[in-house]
Amino acid sequence: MTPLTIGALAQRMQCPAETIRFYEKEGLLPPPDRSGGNYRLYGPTHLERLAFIRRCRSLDMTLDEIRLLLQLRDRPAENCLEVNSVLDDHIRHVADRIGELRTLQQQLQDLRQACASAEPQGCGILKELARGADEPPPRRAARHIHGSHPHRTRR
Amino acid sequence: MTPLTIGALAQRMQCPAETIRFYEKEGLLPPPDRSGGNYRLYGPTHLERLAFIRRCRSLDMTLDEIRLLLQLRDRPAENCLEVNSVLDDHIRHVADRIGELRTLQQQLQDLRQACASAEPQGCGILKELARGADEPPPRRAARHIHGSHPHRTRR
DNA sequence: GAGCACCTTGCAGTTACTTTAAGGTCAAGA
DNA sequence: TCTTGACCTTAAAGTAACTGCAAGGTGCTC
Repeated sequence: MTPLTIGALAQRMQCPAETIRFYEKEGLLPPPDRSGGNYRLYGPTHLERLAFIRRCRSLDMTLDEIRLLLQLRDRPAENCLEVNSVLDDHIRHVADRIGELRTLQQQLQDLRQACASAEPQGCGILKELARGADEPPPRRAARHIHGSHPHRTRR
Repeated sequence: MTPLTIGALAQRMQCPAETIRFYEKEGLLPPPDRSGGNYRLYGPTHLERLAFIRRCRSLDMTLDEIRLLLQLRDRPAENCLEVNSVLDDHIRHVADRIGELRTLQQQLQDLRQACASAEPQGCGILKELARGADEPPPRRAARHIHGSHPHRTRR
């Protein structure tokens, strides 16, 4: 159980080192001890906390939700009811988003029907997309769950 | 068909004026004529183009995808095959994302079972989330479709 | 001419990171 | 011993698609 440098922890957790530093800056991970050469040195406590965070992130929780769970976890009197409420909220968000995406899927498939391949007088899809200049498309409801695309980074 | 100011167009399209300026800056809408007092003045061409963009956005396409469709639309030789390919890609992204969210939903519901309400020796959910410090959670596949939460703005 | 709604520009903030730049540390090889 | 290379450090900027704000100009009514 010799302490790990950030790279070793990163490799072990399959999590970029930059992300670990980022969590520290965000206050999700406490600042670890430093080596003589000012390297971060992590012990099992950090490892477990990082695992918790990554598990929550893999469940698509926001950092705010995770922060809240960590606070509840750090409190001596652990409050199950609050934990349950965070999780129930999140489950609802995911269910809502699935419903929205299913509606969207249907719309896209309908739209796809508008053009078989090479139409004689202009693409039916483009025509369909241009319709409704007078009736604007319905605004999607304000929600806690975002769209369909990830943050892309420059190649 | 008297030209519209940005506010009038915004109201008609149910789209914030700031967003219209943003689309112009992004090159999705061409710069409109200006009034004597330097106000933007929009005609039916702009209205229709904005409708196209908003329709695509309501289908959760990225601005890059929309940019591409607009280019195809602006070309005299409209290429249905390319349009179809953009749309097919997007449909795939949405289907993928739905699949992921369903898996996620199942995991969250399983997790929720771990704590009924007030557990005697510590919340079962927190314990479950802390598991797997040695086996890191599976990285979600790199994808074109992002997570569950929208960009939140300050209250 | 005062008030008010609307317009202008530019820039900072949002999420959860990722990338870059410019430099310091450490272990191994020549 | 020196140097090469992998690894570490920080701070700052970039990502998507906007939203919000500040400081000021315009246009219309009372």
